[in-house]
Amino acid sequence: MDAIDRQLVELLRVNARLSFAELARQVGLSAPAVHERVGKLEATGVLRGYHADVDPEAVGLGVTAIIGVVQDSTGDIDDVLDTLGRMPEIESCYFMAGEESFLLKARVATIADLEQLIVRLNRTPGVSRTRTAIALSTKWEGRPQPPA
Amino acid sequence: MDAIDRQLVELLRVNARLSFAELARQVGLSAPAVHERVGKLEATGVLRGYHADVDPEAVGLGVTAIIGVVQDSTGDIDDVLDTLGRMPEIESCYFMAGEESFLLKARVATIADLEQLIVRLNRTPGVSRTRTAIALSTKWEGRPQPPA
DNA sequence: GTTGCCGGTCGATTGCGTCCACCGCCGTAC
DNA sequence: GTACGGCGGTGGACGCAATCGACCGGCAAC
Repeated sequence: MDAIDRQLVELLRVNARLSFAELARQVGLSAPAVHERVGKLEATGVLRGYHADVDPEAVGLGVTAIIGVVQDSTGDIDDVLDTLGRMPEIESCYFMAGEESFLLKARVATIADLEQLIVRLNRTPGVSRTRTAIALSTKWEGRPQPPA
Repeated sequence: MDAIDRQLVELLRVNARLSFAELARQVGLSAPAVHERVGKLEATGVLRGYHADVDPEAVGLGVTAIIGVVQDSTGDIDDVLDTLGRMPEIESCYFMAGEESFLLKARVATIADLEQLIVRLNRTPGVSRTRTAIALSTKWEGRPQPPA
């Protein structure tokens, strides 16, 4: 991970569809050299993938909620995690310090869908209760700079 | 936005570096047709960009925190937002319903950096107080499936 | 000093990106 | 019913990119 690697990572974080030739021009190396470096960054897990940033509203997911999950004493953490992982509405999942073991970010189409999701969460074994906060708007998400 | 558009969006969400030729094969159209469709999806804001997914720990950001921000009555929301936007540690920012106006996801290198960030947040005009929760681990982030 | 390795360049081949001309379908006007 | 126009697609062509292999220079070990 030298300065050129950091530059490549930064360039790809901003625009993952840059060609190797373009990356090569930007960092001042040849295309095969860049190809090699990016390959190694992928192999070592620094670059985990490349994803299109999709406007959630455009695909019918207009409601964003942050949900804290409190465990009860009966369940195993991994079982709860497994169940959470099967709910595609849950976009992100963090294991937290504090009373709430998990913090989830969920996106659904409607408030009714959110209600259903919360009910399902509260019914899953090992979950004692949940606390939901609704996001009125997403100001920004993922670093490459705030919109204004 | 027909079925083929949805398919293209999904393919690019999973792997943003797929070539147009490959996309064309997957959806059963010619490459120029796919090129045209993707261009329109970008122009209409459905596809907002393409970003590499970088392992935060690999770039020295080992500490993740979720911070709720309570406003006081003196400040303008847009001023607070502007200040938050200038803090590069803040990866995501949601405007929330409830007592805490903003919910932030921040990544920093060390707990000491987190402390500094919290101090800076509490000092910014318009901010009454903050509440910070630390993520012990990120189970997953951004939909394309939980790791296990 | 010699050897081996790492990481780079260069050149060639294959395949992709992209522009253009053309075509078929469908809705509309008359 | 028929002629027309626009939209969205195909196919071909050309230049550039991806990627492989051969080679090369610098550095470290011995």
